[in-house]
Amino acid sequence: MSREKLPRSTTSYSRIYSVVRRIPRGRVATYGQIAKLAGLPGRARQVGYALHALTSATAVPWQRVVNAAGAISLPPMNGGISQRLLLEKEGVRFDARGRIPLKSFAWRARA
DNA sequence: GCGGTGACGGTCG
DNA sequence: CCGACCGCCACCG
Repeated sequence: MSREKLPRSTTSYSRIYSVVRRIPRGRVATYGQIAKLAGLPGRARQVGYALHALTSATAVPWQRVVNAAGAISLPPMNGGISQRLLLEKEGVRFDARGRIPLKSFAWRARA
């Protein structure tokens, strides 16, 4: 069979999107968590890149991905506000410091 | 082809 | 708990 000489980047992006699509409504996951589940441990940044490449109309619930502190990494003026509104509409709450209590809203994926 | 950049995260003080 | 640093690596000029 032909050796899959596909661009690794494209493959990684697909895997990342697949994992993000699994996040249930009303729950959030961290970049690191997504990276790990996508088979890219320690490469949280790449998850950020993959999601940034998305930006427009897609079936990927990108708003459900936040950083390890439970905060939105996206700059407020550049989508951060939208992300928060989308999450609040799903029932996700933010504390006074603008952070999501991961204790309550973190998605606990099953390997 | 090289170097700076960045939707991150673990560690340290 | 918080800020500063460093490691990570694909993307872009």
